[in-house]
Amino acid sequence: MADWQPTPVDWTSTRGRILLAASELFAQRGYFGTSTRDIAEAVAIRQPSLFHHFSAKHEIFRTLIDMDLGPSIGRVRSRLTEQTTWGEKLHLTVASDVREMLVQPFDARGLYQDAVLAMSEFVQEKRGIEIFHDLVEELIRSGTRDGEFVECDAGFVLRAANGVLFETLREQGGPRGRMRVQRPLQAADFVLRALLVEPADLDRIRAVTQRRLSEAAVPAGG
Amino acid sequence: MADWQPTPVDWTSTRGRILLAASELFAQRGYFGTSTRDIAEAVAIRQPSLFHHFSAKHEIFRTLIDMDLGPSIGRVRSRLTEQTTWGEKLHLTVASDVREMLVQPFDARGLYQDAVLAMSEFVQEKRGIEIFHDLVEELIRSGTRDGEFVECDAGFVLRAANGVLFETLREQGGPRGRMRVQRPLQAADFVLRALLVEPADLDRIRAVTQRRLSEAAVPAGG
DNA sequence: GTCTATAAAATGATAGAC
DNA sequence: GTCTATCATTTTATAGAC
Repeated sequence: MADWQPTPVDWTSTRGRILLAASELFAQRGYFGTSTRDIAEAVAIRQPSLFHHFSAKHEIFRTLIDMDLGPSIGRVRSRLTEQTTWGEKLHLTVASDVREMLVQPFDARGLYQDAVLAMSEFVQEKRGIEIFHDLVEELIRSGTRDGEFVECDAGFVLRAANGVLFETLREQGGPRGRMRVQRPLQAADFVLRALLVEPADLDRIRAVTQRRLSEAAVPAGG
Repeated sequence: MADWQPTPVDWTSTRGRILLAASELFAQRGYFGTSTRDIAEAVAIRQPSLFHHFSAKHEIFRTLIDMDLGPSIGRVRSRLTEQTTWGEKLHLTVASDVREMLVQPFDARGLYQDAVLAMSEFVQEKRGIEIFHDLVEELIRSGTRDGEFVECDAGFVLRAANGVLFETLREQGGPRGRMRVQRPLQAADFVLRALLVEPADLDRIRAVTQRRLSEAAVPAGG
């Protein structure tokens, strides 16, 4: 995990429909608040039939997290290799993370809950989140070192940026909500304004992000 | 609800110890992930004895939310009546919210989960949260109107600020974590830097907040 | 105010027919 | 690949003794 591209899912297959329905239920009622019967009902199969596609309830959850986290890590990694300013990297990272979460077919809002990730089944996923955090923290620290970002506690800023990202998603109501197209840029603007030594640079940075975002899908591999 | 000061709790009584233990378990494992047996065990009584103190599991949760939310609403209301700049009001609001959550004896991290609040038992609490949001949104909108804050979507900024607040608390590990004293100011700085038209004002604003925070408990009633 | 005993329902998962 | 039937466990909550 932590990097590889998950095998694409056929969202019309039973397996795909289970993932889709489960992600929505997890987002609405949480992992513990969603029973395997609820999921089965949403897919219109019987509860035991679920276990033909996933060996356990937690395997559904794991699959969803990995599908969301893998590409995210890939995107930051990709940003770190580019010849751009730190401000551009961070702005594009935040904006494309928000956008991906809004355009992907499943709902990722219920996935990053400490209470759930605390279970032993998810050590691997916790490690993946840690990797993602380390990469973004490195990005922030570099920006500060080179005088682009204000002096700050990178660990704290990482958390703050994460909070902005998730609340943005929460407010949107997930992929089902009518996507407000400006949200990815607004979220990135908020974080960058809080960090930039030269707030005047923001307009230029936003223009760069806007262009890159419109280049189809912002390929993760470069 | 929505405003009144909850009756003070004796944290050494059985009822108080139930609230304390439950808040920690809710924070660690979530509402649905915590059973009444878990709570009883932490308090060293038998599970049915809980129901002598609270008529249902959700009443424990309700009590905790109300204890946290009521004072929060009181504080913002109080800020709105003061003769200070909008920047000062917002900075102090964020900082004292973070600080209160870090110094109060119970752990509020597990309380504001959409998945839990979606239950019909908590309509009243959802309403309280709405009131709090409306007040903060009004504060932000006023700051923008008077040219102190940048042009923005107040609803979005409210969410972003909220995200910063909760991630700060999450990172701290709740009241049990060794409080990093600078966190309340860091969180408020982050939000204000993202909003201020004149970032240079931040130092002065921070000084004001610092003074008010050190005036004992920042009385909510004035 | 706490206990034991227990009800009543829901949960994740398995066995085996079709 | 889906079904019925069912198990073992855990859940919230109640009854009633002390």
